[in-house]
This record gives sequence, structure tokens and C-alpha cells, in this order.
Amino acid sequence: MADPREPAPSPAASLAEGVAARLRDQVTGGALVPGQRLSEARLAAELDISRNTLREVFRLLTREGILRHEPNRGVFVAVPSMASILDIYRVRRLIEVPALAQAWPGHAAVARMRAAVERAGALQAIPDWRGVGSANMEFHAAIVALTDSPRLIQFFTQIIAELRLAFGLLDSPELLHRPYISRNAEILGRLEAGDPAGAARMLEDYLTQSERAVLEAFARLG
Amino acid sequence: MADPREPAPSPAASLAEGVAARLRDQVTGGALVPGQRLSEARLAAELDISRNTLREVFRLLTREGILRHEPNRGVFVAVPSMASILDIYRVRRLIEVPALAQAWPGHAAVARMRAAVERAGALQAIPDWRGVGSANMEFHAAIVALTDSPRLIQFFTQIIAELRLAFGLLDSPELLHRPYISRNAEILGRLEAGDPAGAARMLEDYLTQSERAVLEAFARLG
DNA sequence: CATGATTAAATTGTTGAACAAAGTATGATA
DNA sequence: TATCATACTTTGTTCAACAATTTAATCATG
Repeated sequence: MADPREPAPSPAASLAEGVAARLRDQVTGGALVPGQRLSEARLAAELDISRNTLREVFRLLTREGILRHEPNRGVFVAVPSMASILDIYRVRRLIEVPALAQAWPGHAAVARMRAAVERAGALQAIPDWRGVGSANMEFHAAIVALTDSPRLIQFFTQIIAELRLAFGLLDSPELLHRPYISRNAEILGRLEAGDPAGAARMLEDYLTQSERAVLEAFARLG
Repeated sequence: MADPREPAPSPAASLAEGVAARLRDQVTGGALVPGQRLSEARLAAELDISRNTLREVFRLLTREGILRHEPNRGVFVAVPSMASILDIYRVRRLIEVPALAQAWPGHAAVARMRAAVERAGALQAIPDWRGVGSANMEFHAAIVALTDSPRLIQFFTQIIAELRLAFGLLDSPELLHRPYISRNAEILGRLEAGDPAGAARMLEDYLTQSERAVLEAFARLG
């Protein structure tokens, strides 16, 4: 495997979806700054697609919450707010904790959780903190995958994208991601030891602490 | 007020969103049958919009789950399955029960709940069972609104649309909606009496029973 | 100088036509 | 009947155009 960061070069069913994925990465990766306006004409030329196709892309990403559409004014990269972060963590608690609590330790998603933990560990050594952040998010996406609920999984994917958008806004990624590598490992260990309820309690602590850290970093921006 | 069924003739920010709302109603209202194919050319002519705009509409509704898009083959009205109904009720339990349990009885959404109950009662007298179903769904949307979480509210709106799509597939709407008018009223009464926890327990029973009824009706179709 | 109204420029919203690519139906042939 | 080549239909995508709206620039006026 060449680069452990890139999850999968999915075949991009249609051009619009492919471009959407590319743009999504650019946004969550920080290449596009929150609040920035995305001119249809300019971006279409830059991406080498037509305006119509780009508009389809905009519709997709707007509904995902990482772009904002103001009628007759244009499309902007969404600007995370304190309120949105609070909302996101609330949703995370509501979904992740029960998902883990009712997990069957033999579920296939447990392997995904373990892979994510190991990837985070490897990227920590480079160090690539943004990569660590991605791996940590993947860990939590895997937790939701434990539910086998397509709707929850898709919804949570959105939530994660929004959260990564907020992360991109903050500096000091090491502080935001480093402490949670071992914490994820502990949660996973407890689950594999056959104690989902205990793992869920640890996860709840994790979320509370992570939320506080993010909010503090956010407050430091003014 | 002329017709208590129509919630609000929203100003339709853009043409695409307006048409999306119209199509959504046609689908959840049963005018478009699940599995039916939506030809771009024909439907665009019928709705008197261009193919490009219709495609934007398709993207919106596909992401909402009420249309399905097969690359190079076309767009179809989504076909509810037993699995999707199970998933939907699981999500409902996960979101609605905690939402109600932690509700503050003075919240503005309580008024929405009461309005929905009263509307259902009125429509029962006509009788308009499809309308009763809509009112019941509005009751539960109001429960989620108790959380003040934009993300949960938007997500739940989707879930409701999908469920109404499934309802449209089933016959005997009276059997599916009638029993729940009084049940909703009881839940509301318990909440207004200052016992959110008790109301939440009643809601849980409600969901279990409703799920069973829907699944049975679904099984009768073969 | 500031301010508000008027005009000009740029951008979005939407359409229609066009064509390549993929899928579907048709029909000839073995 | 089964199979394969062919014609037809539909989707995927682009392009050019124009109306509607917003933004910027201009300018008169207190």
C-alpha cells in the first residue's frame, strides 16, 4: 500500500460525485477556508467541468452541511460556530454511546476500529497530526458502523465531515488529536475484552473531554 | 385558514427547491408509485422546467432517500423494504425517546405537538386518514424539535419522509393511523403534566407497537 | 466630506440545444 | 431457441445564451 492516508480511490460513479468527493477533501483538508466564496465560473474552469455539473456538486455538498448556499448570492464554505460544535457533540453522544454499548465484540466493524487505531499510531510517529485526526474520526465512524444502520452511518458521515471542517479552522492539531490515540485504544481494548457497557462509559468521557478541548481552542480564536 | 392539511406555502427559495418540495409531496402523497421510473425528459416537460434543473431536484431528493439513482439508468421512486422500515424505527427510537425524556414542558415545540394532535382529531372526523397520518408525523417531528438540534431536526425530517413513502405503499391507512391519535394525546398530556420521563416510556411503547403494525401490513403485501 | 440615489458590471438562476456514452430493444442468423 | 450485431432511446455532460438579482462604481447633493 502506497499511502495509508488515502482510504480508497473510489471509482467515482459519476463525474459530479467524483468532483464532490474531491471538493469535500479540499474543504475538510483546509485547502478551502471557511467563509470563502466559491465562484461558479471560476471554480468550474479550475476543475475543468461545466457550470451545470458544478451546481450539482454544490447541491450535494450543501446538503452535507460543509457548504452554505445563499440564494442569488453564491455558495460559501460553511463557517463552524460554537453552536454547531455543541450540536455536533450532542449528536455524537446520542449516536455513538448507544452504538458502542450494544455492540457485539465480534462485529466486522471492530476490525475497522483496530485498523484506525493502528493507523493513528503510525501517523503519530511521522508526525502527521492531520492524518491522526482523520484516523481518529475513522475510529468513531467504525463505532457507528457497529449498528449496521445505513441511515445512522450516512448521517454520521456528514457529522464527521462537518467536525473536520471545524478542526481545520483550529490550530494546534497535535493538542487536539494526540491525547485521543491511546484513549481510543483503551476503548477498543475494553470492547474486545467483552465489556461494551464499560467501553461506552469510557467513550462518553472521551466525548465530554474532546468537546471541551475543541470549544476551548475555538474560544481562543475570538 | 382554508385547508388545515397544507402546512405552509413556503416561498420556494429557488425553482429547484420549490419543485423538490412539490415532487416530495407527490411521492409521499402516493401520486408517484415506489419503483416507478422518472424519465428526465418526460418529467421535465410535465413540470415545465429544464432537464438541468430537474437533475438538481433529483440530486436533492436522492440524498433524502425518497428517490434512488442508478447511474446511466435513471432515477426511480425508492422502494421501501422490510429492512428499511426496521432501520427507520430503530432511528426513531434512538432519537425520539431521549428527545422527549429530556424535554422542558414549557418548550415552544409543545404547542406544535398540541396543534398536531388537534389537527389529527379534526381530520379523523372527515375522515381523512392520510391527513391523520401527516398530522401524526408532525407530532413526532415536534418531539424532535424539543431538542433544538438543527442536525437532528433535519435528519428526522428525512426519516419521516421515507416512512411516509412506506405508508403510501400500504393499504388500510385507518388501521395504521387511527389508534395513535389518542396515544399521542396521552403522551402529550403526560408531558404537560410535568413527567417527561413517563411520557418517554409511553412513546417507547408507541413505537414498538407502531413498528409491529407497519411490519405486519408490509408482510401482507408479499 | 459624507451620503444616498442611479447606473453599470458581475454573478447567479434557468433554459435549450447538442453530442458522447451507456443501456435497451430489435431482428437476423446459426 | 440462443446469440450477436445493429439501431434506438435515455442519461451524462457541455456550451452558449439570457433574465433576474446582487455588488460595485459613479455621481449628484446636502
